[in-house]
Amino acid sequence: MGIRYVIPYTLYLTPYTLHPTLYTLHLTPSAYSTSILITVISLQTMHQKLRVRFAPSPTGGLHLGGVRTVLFNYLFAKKNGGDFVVRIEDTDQTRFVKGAEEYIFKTLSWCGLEPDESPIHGGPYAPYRQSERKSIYREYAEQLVKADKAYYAFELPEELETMRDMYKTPENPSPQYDHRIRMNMRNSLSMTLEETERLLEDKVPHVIRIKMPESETVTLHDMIRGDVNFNTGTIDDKVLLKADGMPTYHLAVVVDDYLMKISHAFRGEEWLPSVPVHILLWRYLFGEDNMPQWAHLPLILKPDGNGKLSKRDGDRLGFPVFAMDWTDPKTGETTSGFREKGFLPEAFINMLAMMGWNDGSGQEIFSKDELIEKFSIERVHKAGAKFDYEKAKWFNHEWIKAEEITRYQEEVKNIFRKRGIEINDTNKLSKVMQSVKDRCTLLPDFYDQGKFFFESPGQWDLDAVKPKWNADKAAFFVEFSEKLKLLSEWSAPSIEGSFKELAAAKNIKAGELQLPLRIMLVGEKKGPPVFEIAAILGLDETVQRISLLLEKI
RNA sequence: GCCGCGUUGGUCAAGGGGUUAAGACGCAUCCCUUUCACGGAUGAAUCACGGGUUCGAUUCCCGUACGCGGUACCA
Repeated sequence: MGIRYVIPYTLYLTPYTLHPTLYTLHLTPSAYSTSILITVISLQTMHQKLRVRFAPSPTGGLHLGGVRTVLFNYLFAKKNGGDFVVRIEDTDQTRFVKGAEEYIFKTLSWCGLEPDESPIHGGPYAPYRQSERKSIYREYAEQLVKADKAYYAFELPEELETMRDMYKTPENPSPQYDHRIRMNMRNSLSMTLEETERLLEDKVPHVIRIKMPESETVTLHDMIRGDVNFNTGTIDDKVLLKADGMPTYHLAVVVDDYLMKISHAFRGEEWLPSVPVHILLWRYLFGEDNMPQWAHLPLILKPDGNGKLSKRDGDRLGFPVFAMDWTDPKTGETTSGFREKGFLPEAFINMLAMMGWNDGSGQEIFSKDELIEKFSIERVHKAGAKFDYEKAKWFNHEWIKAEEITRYQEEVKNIFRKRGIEINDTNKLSKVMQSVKDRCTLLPDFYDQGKFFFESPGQWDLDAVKPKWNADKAAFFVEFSEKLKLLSEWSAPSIEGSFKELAAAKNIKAGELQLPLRIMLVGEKKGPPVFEIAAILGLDETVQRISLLLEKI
């Protein structure tokens, strides 16, 4: 009994974890044989380290979905004491974008998701750029040809176009290069051996395509989706090696995942349809038993309508989609990022983690360490999630409130500087930030909320004061200014005490005087408690602002 | 068209044969505060539809619809 339940579990997890005790908890006391089985598996595979990889292609900025994929890889690796490797999949040289790779690594740093191995971090499986590994792929492709699992194909791209036009029907709008038509094409399957060899010797451009079985069921055991079945007959003979000698993604992932000893492979759901190609490649080349455990992550969808979130949506709806600002080197066009918008990386990854994952407890605010501790791939959702910018901002607000201000004080200082206010008094900045942080959702809000502490308000909301203004009140403030100068201790409570005392003596409601004071100090109806503001402003500035408004009203 | 995945409030979602179907964001109202926030309270879902299975389905099975992804010498 126990065995039936525990075996699938061990297949998933035990080989890669060093905590066998976790699993013995699931055993019934009578399941002694099962316990032995687990021990055996653990011992056999304990030396295998869990390894995951993120494999971006350097074609532009990293968007939400990409960072989320990184995050889940990273969390899973760190939780299980594994390695997180970043491999650059730059096999399409026509799409190479200068600066994109550097941008990717900067983004990971900002997010605090530092790789253990990568082209810039180094590692035992270097090189980590596929363009630099070009020479190793061909032999695997050739090996497949020899085993009759792949073949040479000599069509030029234009000829493929012609083929598609030729076979196109209303029922089949996009004909594939597959088992049904491959014998009608120019390839080593349809031609004689001599013909093929001659073409090869003449260096006629060619690709190598996988020979998909006519009808075979391939099953993927996805960690998120469970078993997914495919019929190989519905899939085309994908190109494995391109005419320029570079592998396509299909060949490259499989070869590199094997060579780099990747144990778990997570990627976006858009890859699901090509899974059978990858499984077959594993079976033919390295054995399906050695294949990593797969998990296909749900997509991040655009907030309105449906479909995958794209950077266009951000431009259209007014929110960032990339992690950091990205300037396209060709067009010079800049796409805004979460960092520059004023997001804290803690909030950014927290928000991303909650898109598709939760721990079931209802908790939503997680630090990176907590995420590492609690993350599990089995609790990742199957369905895509629409991105909600309002919720994203809420996360940032929560993090601003929760974090020590020193954590982001430099950023805030820079924001002030960029807008023309140089702050030298760090102590004052700390006080200001402390008192306005509850009102700040994005980092630049500190400027809007705290500007008046550093320069006199340029204009005053006189309309808020005038209707109830009179000579008694004016006299009150004149006297109040004098009283302030005699205060032995300059603090919010003592200022407030003095204020209320005088109001009582003059028989004016203190409440009616507070709004005018606020307008004097702030200029408008906003900000922290007035006496706190006065305390931070200091005696001279407070008195000065009072008299300035007294003249204007 | 074909293949695959998905479908719980506007959004993120928990739950998973018997529940008043959690919680969060946003929204609305109220309380607190003679500012703006924070905080607190309250309100809003026939669990896509149709068939089964069952004493009982939001939960299991099968269809349908809808959405998405793929269908490239792109990843």
